[in-house]
Amino acid sequence: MKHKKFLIVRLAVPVILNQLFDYLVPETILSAEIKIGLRVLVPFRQKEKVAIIIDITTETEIKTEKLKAVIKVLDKTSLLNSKDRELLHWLCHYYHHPIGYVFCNTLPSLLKKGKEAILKKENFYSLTKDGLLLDARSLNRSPKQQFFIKKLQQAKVVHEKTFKSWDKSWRSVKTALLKKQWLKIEQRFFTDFNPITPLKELELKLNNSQQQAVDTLNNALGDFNVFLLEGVTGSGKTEVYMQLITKVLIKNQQVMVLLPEITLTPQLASRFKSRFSVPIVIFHSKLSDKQRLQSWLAMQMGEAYILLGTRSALFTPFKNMGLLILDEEHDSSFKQQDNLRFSTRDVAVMRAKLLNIPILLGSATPSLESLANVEKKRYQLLRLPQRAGDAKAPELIILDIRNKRMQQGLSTVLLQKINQTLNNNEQVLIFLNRRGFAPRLMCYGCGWVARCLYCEANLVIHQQQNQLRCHYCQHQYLLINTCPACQKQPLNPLGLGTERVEQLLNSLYPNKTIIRLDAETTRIKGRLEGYLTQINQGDADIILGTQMLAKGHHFPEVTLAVLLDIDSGLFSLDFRAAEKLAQLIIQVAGRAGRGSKLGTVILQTRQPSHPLLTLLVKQDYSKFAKEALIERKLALLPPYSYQALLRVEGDDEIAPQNFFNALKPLTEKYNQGLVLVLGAVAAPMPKREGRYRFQLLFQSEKRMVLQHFLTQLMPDINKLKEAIKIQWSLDVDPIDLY
DNA sequence: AGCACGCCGACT
DNA sequence: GTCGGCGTGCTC
Repeated sequence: MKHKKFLIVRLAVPVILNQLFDYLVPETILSAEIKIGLRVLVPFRQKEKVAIIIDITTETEIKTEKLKAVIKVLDKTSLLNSKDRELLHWLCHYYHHPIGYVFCNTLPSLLKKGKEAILKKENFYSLTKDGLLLDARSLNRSPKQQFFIKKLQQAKVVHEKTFKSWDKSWRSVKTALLKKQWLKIEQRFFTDFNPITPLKELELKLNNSQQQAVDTLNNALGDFNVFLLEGVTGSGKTEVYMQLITKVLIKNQQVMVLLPEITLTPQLASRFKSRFSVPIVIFHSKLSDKQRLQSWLAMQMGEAYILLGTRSALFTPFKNMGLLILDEEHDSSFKQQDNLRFSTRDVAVMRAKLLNIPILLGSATPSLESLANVEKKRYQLLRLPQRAGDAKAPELIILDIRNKRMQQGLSTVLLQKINQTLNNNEQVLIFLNRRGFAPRLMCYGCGWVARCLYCEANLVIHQQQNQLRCHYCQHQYLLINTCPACQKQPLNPLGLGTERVEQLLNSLYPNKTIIRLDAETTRIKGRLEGYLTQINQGDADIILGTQMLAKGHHFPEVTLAVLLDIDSGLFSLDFRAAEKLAQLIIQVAGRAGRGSKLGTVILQTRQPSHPLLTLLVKQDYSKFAKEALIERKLALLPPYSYQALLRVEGDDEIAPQNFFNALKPLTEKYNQGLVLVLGAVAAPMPKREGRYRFQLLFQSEKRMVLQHFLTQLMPDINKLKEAIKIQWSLDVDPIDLY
């Protein structure tokens, strides 16, 4: 008796279960319509879900009566090629994240919801009168299309009149021709297609080290290799990137460029657009769903050649990627801190490895992880030691403020220095990594401190809004003036925030233009860009702000940069605090004196002889990094050991405790003594948004040992009944323990 | 994770 | 007799 074999697809379904689900392919769907990497619509429980075909088979371990049938196939061609899928499989294993979540949640949201994957090429190209393809949104023609149009004109295949009537889109070029004619033309011209130069502007002359970097990478194209480009601020990293991109474009391959911050994309995009004649797309989380889908498809279909994006762009499929560039590789924004907690840098390196292409990591202050990889000869170091042009390196000065007269956190000596700079009509930059007016509100009478009701945190005073705010749960409270505990005393703001410093500066320099850049002043879209333009036009005397000052923006007229309060960074419990502070200091210093004028950087501190500071001032970041790596090695901390952090949250303190008690025998069962288990302990912030937080740290000197341990342990965790009452998440290679 | 099933107490 | 509490277990 012959059994008819049913076609079965194994699907990644977006549910929090680390398994695939088998579905029948009904006879109404042809087997030719089924391909790995397609999206399908399936019934799941009482709902319909969009899932991705991971495997096609005729066998299943599931009882046939339990099998449900695919409702509909959503794609004609696979959205993810085998390399894309391989990367996602690796992600599931390495970060111990459910396969359905990884495959479905890395798609643009419209595709996740089942929308059709249609690239609107009209958005990218339109024909102009002179017959050249120009972009409707200032994106430009691809070399292939430019080449094709030129050939078409030269060969006079089509009548000039017909040609001029093509004024709508690239697609209209195709449709205006008969299909037969089109095929003929395609055969004639695309077989000998040789991309013309993708350059619009003449390239800058490189100095020796820049040229060496370009040459090294150019020779390495077509093979996997990780390069760490350590270039001081202003050393011309971007020019190196652009010349390399040219080399890749000439090979008719695509390039992915990743940046840590959305705000950095527009300026780089405009530089790229004036340099390259190929279509460039941007991808980040502030784009609309439609725009994101279009960028995604443009890369996937090979219609665009350069993708400029943030960490959410990392999973965009490419038709033919030739180079991956990750700028500011040390930046912590490259780490995703929720859901799938991945490191953009590490995944990008894996992607380059799978594609067998080089990856370039750039930074003025490389992470200790990357420097350790250079030490281990996994990464190749390329250095750009000189600043381009005649720019000089700024001078770092430690300003001892012990027992000094202070005015709202600014010492007299510092104010003199600011006066001097302003009198020379030069710009001053003041960095303070704390927004709001003051970080604490205290009663001097009874010692009461304003605290958040839902978090284990002090409330921050926001005077302009007449509010007290929790920076962890964003809860807002009315700013009070009498103590709720003793009712008598006036309340005192303690500590410094940008708002408070701004107030002081306004009173000291009423005739100067002071610009404050922090989350409050740049909340509205376009504000930051507006301020940056104003600053660069010289229409600002003092620039005051938080984090965002340290990240890549250029302030060429600044000659004095000040870091007001660095001491809190010197005594943190986090073993990465020193590294982060050193990077911050050098990054802020990089904002000063980028023009031809010499810059000065002042570090206010009560710890003037702290080894971190003296090392940075007397030597440089490299020397600091070398020392810091020695310390890490002695303490067996990353990058000389590998960590995974199990975070646990509950509505009370008991449920997490019960969970850890149930987990203990499991960790002991799978641990062969090679994994250090630290905790469980309360998280550094033990209560947040009304939830109690705990954590358990796993550490091993061997990555494989830790991975093996986690692979065994993870499937068992959700089987624990104690796990129901808590929420847990695993952070492999955590970068901060909060 | 959701969401249904199911086995007990409170109520029309 | 039924509405609903949430403990238990499954999702192809």
